[in-house]
Amino acid sequence: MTTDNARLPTLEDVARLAGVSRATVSRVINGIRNVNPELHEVVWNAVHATGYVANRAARSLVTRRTGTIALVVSDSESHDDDPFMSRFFSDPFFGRVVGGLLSALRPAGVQLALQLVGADQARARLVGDLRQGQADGSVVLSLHPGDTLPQLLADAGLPGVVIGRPARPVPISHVDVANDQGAALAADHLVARGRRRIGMVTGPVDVPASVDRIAGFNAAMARHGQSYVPSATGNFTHESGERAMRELLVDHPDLDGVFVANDLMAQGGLNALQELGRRVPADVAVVGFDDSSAALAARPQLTTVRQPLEDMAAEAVRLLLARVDDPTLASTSVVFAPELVVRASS
Amino acid sequence: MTTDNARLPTLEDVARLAGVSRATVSRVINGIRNVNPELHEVVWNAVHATGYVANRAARSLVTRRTGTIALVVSDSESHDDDPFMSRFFSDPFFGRVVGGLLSALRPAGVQLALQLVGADQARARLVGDLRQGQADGSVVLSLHPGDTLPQLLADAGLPGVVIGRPARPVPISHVDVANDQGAALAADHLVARGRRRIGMVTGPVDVPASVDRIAGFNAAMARHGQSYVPSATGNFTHESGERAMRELLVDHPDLDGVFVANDLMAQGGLNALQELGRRVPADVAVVGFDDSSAALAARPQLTTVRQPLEDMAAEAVRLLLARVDDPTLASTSVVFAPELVVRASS
DNA sequence: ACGGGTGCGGAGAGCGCTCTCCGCCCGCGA
DNA sequence: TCGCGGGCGGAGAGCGCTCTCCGCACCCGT
Repeated sequence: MTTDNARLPTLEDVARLAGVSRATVSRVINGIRNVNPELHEVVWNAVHATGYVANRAARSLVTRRTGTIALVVSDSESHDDDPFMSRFFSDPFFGRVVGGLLSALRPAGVQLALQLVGADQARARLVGDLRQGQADGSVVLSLHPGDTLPQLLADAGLPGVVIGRPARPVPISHVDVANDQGAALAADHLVARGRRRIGMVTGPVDVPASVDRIAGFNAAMARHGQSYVPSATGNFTHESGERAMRELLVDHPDLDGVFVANDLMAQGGLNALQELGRRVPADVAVVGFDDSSAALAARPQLTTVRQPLEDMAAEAVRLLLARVDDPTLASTSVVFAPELVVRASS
Repeated sequence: MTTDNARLPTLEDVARLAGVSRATVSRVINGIRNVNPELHEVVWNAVHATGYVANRAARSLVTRRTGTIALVVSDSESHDDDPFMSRFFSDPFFGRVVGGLLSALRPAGVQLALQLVGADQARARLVGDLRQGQADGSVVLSLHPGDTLPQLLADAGLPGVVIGRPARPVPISHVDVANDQGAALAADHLVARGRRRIGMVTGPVDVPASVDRIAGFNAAMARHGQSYVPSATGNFTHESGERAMRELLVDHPDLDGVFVANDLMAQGGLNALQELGRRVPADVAVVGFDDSSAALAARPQLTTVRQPLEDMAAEAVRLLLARVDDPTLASTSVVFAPELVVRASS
């Protein structure tokens, strides 16, 4: 029933059928150099007749290219059975990045391989594997602040693009959104809505994206004359947002506006506000960040700062592929502009 | 700065340093056959001294194994810029499957490659690529009912496991949850809660998982003496759930219990119920399906039928790797038992 | 003491492709 | 007519690995 044992056609087979040499078939397939148009057609016919598909391994062996790039999800700890991982994968953030990468990779005919890496030991091994033909380059999604991976990649001279600004400056390309500007957008909006006692639910205080949002928000609020911004800290999950919002309102019951550093937490925060008897936006206006599916699922729907993750992922691919094509290219970074999306929560 | 141009160490280099032949180094590295313990150590020392990492392409070329399996997301249409795709990737469903696959793949040292496939033409090409060393096998996530991919894989004799029952029986392994039993669990629960006028928000009427849930629910309700179940159809998204729930309650204002075929739609349904002035669960009890993160994010938190997606994905990997190891293995299918998780919505 | 089995390391033939080098043929200029 | 350059196809050498085959050394039984 299966044709498993039937050896797959090789270049040799195609060449024999077409009555030419392997080299010529290879030239036709790869579009290298001019080949006599008649031969060209004869070869293509033979290719189709045999159902020939080039063997990736053989090709990679000589070209030293894999036609694959890796999406490396780098976390600080081992996550065998770590619930955090499944939480992260369920986060719309991950899905949007994957979608953006795939859509940009597809036209280039490049594969995407998923790599999870925890312990530092694994990080070193990963770099070894990467050099030795796992992938032509990697997109790094780093989940913890002091991650050594970007530096390791840079040191090894491997093409790589980090999504989000690395905690410490590293000579590696990255794409990011202007988190500080985004947070400022939220601040300006809340103030424009007439809110005067504004607080914030932050993300982890060591993650760059989170740090930038905090800084941007505080700076903007200072410009508006509110130098102290009450805040509570979450970890970007729904539950932590609910908890943090409750804390914040217990300590500062008079708040009439809250910026929450991502939509998932904002959604949780909405639940807390409702349980505390606050109407949104009448009593308290809420602004989230990301413009993820959670913003639309929430009630009221969230006003939020849109982060163009799909575009950022696509740009990461562009930078990466350019670097793969020309390894001498210097690392570049692209920072996207955030955008305020006004909905019912403010 | 980079060591790019420095040729990476090969087996030959290690062999020379260790004073043995390539074959011996290969044997040590792959743990094949006994090798004199002293030599064994000498070789490992040489491996570490050189920082040797085996070249994947070269190894694949001869072993005809890639150490990679593909996660194929198969949809009916081309999805360049298709918003549906990004919606799908954002769905916790996708994340949970990926997480489950990775956690099972990691101990086996196998890579995961992501493949999106739309048009039928692309499907044929994919099969060609797969045969020719893209991957050792594939896990198929099929998003549309009459998908030809499972059949194509079976015909080509390629190892593959489908997540979810294929619409038409195909000689290929699959893992699934007993959707009908799960729906029955929901029905029994609603009845046990004293609900007497029970409706359903279904998924698309052609998707197997959805069909099974409908059939299971209707059968169970019939056993409880309610032979007609009012229903409205959604497409598994949040918005469609909201819309369907509204339709359902407009047509049948007296319903006091609704089973919604997945959590995302149930969450949307909750919003609709609230806007219609129904209290949940006092006026209307709601039961979802999946036990995804949406169930916990919803207010009230959703009673739902748990689908052990991570375990299913892990089982898919197990079946697949077994099949890769022994291609003569017949296809097997595993159906998981669903579980009712009672929360506040019922 | 001798034949044969066993265990372990080396030699070398590929796996299927790309790409450099070479040689052929044709056309052009002198 | 002959020489020469350019364009196009073929030959063949690898890429780095695995694995079969072979030979050697050693141990057993008779």
